[in-house]
Amino acid sequence: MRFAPSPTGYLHVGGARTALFNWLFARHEGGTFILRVEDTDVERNRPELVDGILEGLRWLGLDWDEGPYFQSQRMEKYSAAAEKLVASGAAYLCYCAPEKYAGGDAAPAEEGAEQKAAGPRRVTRCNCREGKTASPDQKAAVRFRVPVPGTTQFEDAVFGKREVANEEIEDFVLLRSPKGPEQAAGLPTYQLGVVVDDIDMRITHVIRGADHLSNAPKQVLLYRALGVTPPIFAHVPLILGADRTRLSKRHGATSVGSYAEEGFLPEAFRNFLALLGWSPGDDSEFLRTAELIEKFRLEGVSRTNGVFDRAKLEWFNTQYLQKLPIEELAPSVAAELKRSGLWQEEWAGAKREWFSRTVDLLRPRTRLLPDFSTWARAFFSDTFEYDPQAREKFWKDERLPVLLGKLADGLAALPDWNHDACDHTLRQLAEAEGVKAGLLINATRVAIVGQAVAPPLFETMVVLGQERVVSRLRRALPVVAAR
RNA sequence: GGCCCCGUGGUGCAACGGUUAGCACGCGGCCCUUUCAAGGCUGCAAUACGGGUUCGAUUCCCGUCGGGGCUACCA
Repeated sequence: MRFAPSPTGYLHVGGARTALFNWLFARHEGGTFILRVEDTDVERNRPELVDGILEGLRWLGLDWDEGPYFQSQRMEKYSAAAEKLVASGAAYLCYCAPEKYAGGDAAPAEEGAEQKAAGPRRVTRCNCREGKTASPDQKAAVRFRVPVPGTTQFEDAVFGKREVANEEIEDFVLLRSPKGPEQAAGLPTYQLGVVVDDIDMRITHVIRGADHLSNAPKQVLLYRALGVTPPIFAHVPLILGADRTRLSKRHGATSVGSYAEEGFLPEAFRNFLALLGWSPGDDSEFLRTAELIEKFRLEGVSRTNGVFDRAKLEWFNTQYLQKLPIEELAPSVAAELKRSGLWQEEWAGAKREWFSRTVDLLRPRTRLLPDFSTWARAFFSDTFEYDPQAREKFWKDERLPVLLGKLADGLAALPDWNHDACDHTLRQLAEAEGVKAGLLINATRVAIVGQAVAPPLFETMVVLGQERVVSRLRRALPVVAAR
């Protein structure tokens, strides 16, 4: 199996899913997963983008066994194959201007009804095919001689039996015409590049986007002309935006890098992506990577284009945030805290256990990794702000300054600092003062973590420790009184 | 325009001739409760349409409509 991106953009979710399917299939079958960069188009090629693509794959946990290979470094193979095809008569030199073949899609400029009915007929073959063009011009492209009449058939693992009349297939270009006199042979096109490389790398299964479905017959023809049995093709449906058009920039985030930055967990993203266009056949949703590998079958791949649903992705992320074994989650949280400058080395050492407990306490309420350094900042830093809405909502009662002062005193006097002791102290005070415990609980929460939304109060107190809780409570008194 | 693919709730999937059409996300309600999540229970919501074939169609065939892909010396 292989994943063969071209460095003309970032790694987008569609490409990532293609890579994932190839990877899952390779791992399931015990095959080899190869990475190949298809950079034969010097015009739009942007080499600096390769690193980003590899980074995206690594983030997703898709490790490759070979490569990355670069087509730009394998040029001799393509020209050799083209030569061989010309020699055998399977391909020929074409001197025509590219525009002659293009223009099939040139919409009729006029609105004339007759013209519309007839439709523009595109050129699929030219006289060069017969070798009639005697122009000894150097600017010849190499075209494949599609055997006509005839029909090309192959089996797609997802779409089933495919058959296309060869008349429908144009004599496609294998080698572009040389750009200048110094260029001996032209650069290969995608069609030649993939086939030559897939043969050379002994690819047995080609899993790629359904936008390549119509390329498959051409490639099958090429394989046969080269005397090689074609691989098994498996075209996977496309990923669409909410408006059911192909996912693109205007749909918002489409690069996997942007999801990494937002703070999604790679395994959650992977689980989500795997279930977009593929189903294990049952109702299971939450599938760890090992299960994905175990259950992945080409038969489960859908034929219907699917919509990328961010809400469901977020659901997966919250699920993983909650269910991942703490030792698997902790490193991601640590990375987030380092990123935001809150990290302290002792949390990986002496206070390792405290860190785990705190993350564990926080995680049911987080949606994205950055929540740990923003919303939960007070758990990792003494400098934090009081959320305005929280103050507004829970610091209304004018008895609060006095009550919280007493609470601070009571907590400070506690010989043992634990959940029940804190609980008891607070409730006893509430009763003695004739107020509801909830009043104190909510106000205290805002005072010690600055947020209205936070984990249960007494567990929070335990994790923060006596000294912090008491000092934060006292620090808040003037602010509470001020409102 | 031509060639091709697809069509189950708003979204992702299941049911591959016989189910009260199932699950998940989302949305609403209830429970839990110290805030907010999570969790539990529950409700809303679909076989695009029209013809066939069949005792019986979500499922098979045809047409219509809708969406998508390709139509480059891009990949």
